[in-house]
Amino acid sequence: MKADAKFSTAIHICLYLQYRGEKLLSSKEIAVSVDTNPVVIRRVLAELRKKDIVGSVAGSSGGFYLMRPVEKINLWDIYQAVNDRELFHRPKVNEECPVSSNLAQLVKAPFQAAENAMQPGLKKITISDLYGQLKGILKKSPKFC
Amino acid sequence: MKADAKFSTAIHICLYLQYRGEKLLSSKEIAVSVDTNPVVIRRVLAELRKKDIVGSVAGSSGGFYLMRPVEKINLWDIYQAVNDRELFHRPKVNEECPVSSNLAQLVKAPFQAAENAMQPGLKKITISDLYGQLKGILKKSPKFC
DNA sequence: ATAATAGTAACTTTATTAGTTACATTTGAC
DNA sequence: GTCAAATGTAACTAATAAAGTTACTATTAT
Repeated sequence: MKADAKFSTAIHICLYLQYRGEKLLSSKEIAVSVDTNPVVIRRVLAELRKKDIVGSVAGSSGGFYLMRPVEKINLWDIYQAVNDRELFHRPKVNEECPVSSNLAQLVKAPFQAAENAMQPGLKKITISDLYGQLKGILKKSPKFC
Repeated sequence: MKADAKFSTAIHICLYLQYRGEKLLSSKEIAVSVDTNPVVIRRVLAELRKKDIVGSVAGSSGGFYLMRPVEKINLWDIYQAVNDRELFHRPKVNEECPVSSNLAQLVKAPFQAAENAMQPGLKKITISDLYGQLKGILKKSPKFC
């Protein structure tokens, strides 16, 4: 999954686990909510599991659960869990060209700084915050109540 | 071109225009440096031109040039010029699901804040800064001198 | 006039991503 | 113990997106 979409999907999954509030949810159930298939979901869950954001139980009637209270899961945690790649990727290098061959070195620090700058803002928002807002929206909306 | 790669490429182009220091460079010449073809380069240049970062001259012996002194071209200018899309894209929505159908609204503010947080750091670095560093690197390197 | 360039659209090829299938492993239920 | 249903992956296929190419018009220096 592309990094940008994966971030949204991972937030979706965490929020959905909280929303349903059950002990365990299967990847199949989550997949319905996200409108994709269970394997795609399990692939994202695998990354969240590596960072101990979710846990899983194998076997019949197994599934996934949040490993921490939602107050302790913030968007930066999730961002880091699912973003293996660099935010700004440098394409192929022309070693013959003095500019091209040194570009990666030149932009490394600014790009890193840009990514780090996102940290405080994303750290501030937790799944609990988003869930609180969601409850507020649903209370007003006749659609699902 | 993907947004992440386009940012690097756009920086590359600006830096290369400055490095060559000539009145005009053709998309063909730039393409050699970036190791792609002229049309791809012209597509990136078209976005930089819209924001008055580069200018172009049509006709034989035409080409591209930087419209401002490099001290006045910073990385945030370039980022804005080439990033039409949102940094974190939300995939398709399942309207049946209370979480999915409200997710976009919930993450909009945090995502926007994250993107805005990059601004000061990127604004601080100009093409002049990068060019200065590049000259320092090339002075030490026997490869291109 | 000619040649070389920008600007852009349309097309083709390539690469990436999404989705699917398959299967070993695990485990609760009977 | 057997079965059913789940995770965890790998391998494969289909769909999508991006890169690259071709082709064309408009422009302009020579």
